[in-house]
Amino acid sequence: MTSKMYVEILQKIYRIIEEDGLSAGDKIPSERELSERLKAGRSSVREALRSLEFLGIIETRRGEGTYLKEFGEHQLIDLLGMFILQDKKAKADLVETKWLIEQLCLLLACERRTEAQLDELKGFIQQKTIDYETFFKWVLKAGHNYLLERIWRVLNDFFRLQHEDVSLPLTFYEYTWTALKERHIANVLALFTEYVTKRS
Amino acid sequence: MTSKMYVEILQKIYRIIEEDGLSAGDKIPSERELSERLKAGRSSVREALRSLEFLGIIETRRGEGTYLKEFGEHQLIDLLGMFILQDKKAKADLVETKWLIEQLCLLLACERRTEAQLDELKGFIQQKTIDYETFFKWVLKAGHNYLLERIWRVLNDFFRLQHEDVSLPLTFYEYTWTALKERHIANVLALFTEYVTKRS
DNA sequence: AACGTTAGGTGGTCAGACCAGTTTGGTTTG
DNA sequence: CAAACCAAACTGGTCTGACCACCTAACGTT
Repeated sequence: MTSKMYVEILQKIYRIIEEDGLSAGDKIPSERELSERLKAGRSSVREALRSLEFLGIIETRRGEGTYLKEFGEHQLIDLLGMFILQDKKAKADLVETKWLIEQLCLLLACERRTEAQLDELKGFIQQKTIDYETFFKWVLKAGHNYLLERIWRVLNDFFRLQHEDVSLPLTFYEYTWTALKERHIANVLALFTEYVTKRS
Repeated sequence: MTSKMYVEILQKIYRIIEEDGLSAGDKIPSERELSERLKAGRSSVREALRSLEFLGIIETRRGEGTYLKEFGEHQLIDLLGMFILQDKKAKADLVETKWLIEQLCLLLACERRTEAQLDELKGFIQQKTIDYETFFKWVLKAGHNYLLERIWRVLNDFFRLQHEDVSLPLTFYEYTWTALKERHIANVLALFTEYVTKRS
């Protein structure tokens, strides 16, 4: 053995996934079976699986088995967040970055929102069930950029660890809704600056 | 034990690194010692270490020990790419997101660049050693947002897996330099759109 | 048919053993 | 004395076998 076993095992596991035609949600062979098929000790197999689990590529359920996860649920960004945000410098930048990303998402949403989505948002506002997170989840969906959505979620999770919940007056959502309807980007951003950025 | 041992071990290892004041290049305690200090089996410790190695946070050298690595050489990307490259939606999002983040960074750099930094950039341009990555590393530094810098690096690593190197005419850097000097945000973004976004 | 019970499978953890490298310090040798 | 040598004591890498906790499904009883 010159190279690392667990790296080879990773490749072999990948091949098995391909050959068996497994896709997201499917169950992959048990640790003991992989151990046999790959002619490796169970501990080596586990070391490989642990890396995959850590990255969110697989999910292990005690007593049940090991399953492939959707790309969408990759914790890639979360993990990076975990290790990146340990940095004190990074924490200081968290708020700013979150705002910047949020403005980016507002921009996308303003371009891409559909009439149906606007109606949905109006519903939230009229029922007064709207809050900052609900609003931005809508924005992210309307923006149609999944990667950006993931990044925002991480930032938001970390933000909540350090800050109180953001509470904005209903008028912010109403005005912004109008600006989104008119596709008036400048107004959308101005409202964000007025209600969010400046208030801190 | 309700939660996963190796996650706890990861946290404890991180604490040890902090308490012992270890930084990049330093040696961390041996697996057997960690096993004792953390009151866990060696295999559990190894599973945790494997995840860290997979992410490129540590480096293990047989016979020598385990060392802390700089964050940045993550072969994480290569291995992960193997599993992700198929997802076309993610691929599309990646390009867009990278551009968006880059525009964000340009915006920050335009606001915050110092005269000294401008001189440095001019040097790169005059020596013709400038390329897309060099340019954006400068932009990120000038933007003074560490978190955004990290996010961009990750996106860029993924991007390079799937695309050719971006090569832009020298004029782009020259014009952008001027716009940055004048703090003319609109021009900076217009140049980016003209030379980068539209070319694809 | 509905309800327990049980046996087998699965991941989670551990201890101990051995292999394969590196480092270290003491011994031998020139 | 210095250089070369070598063995012991590390280090990570791997395997085995043994438990535990948990889930599922099949089996039986009511």
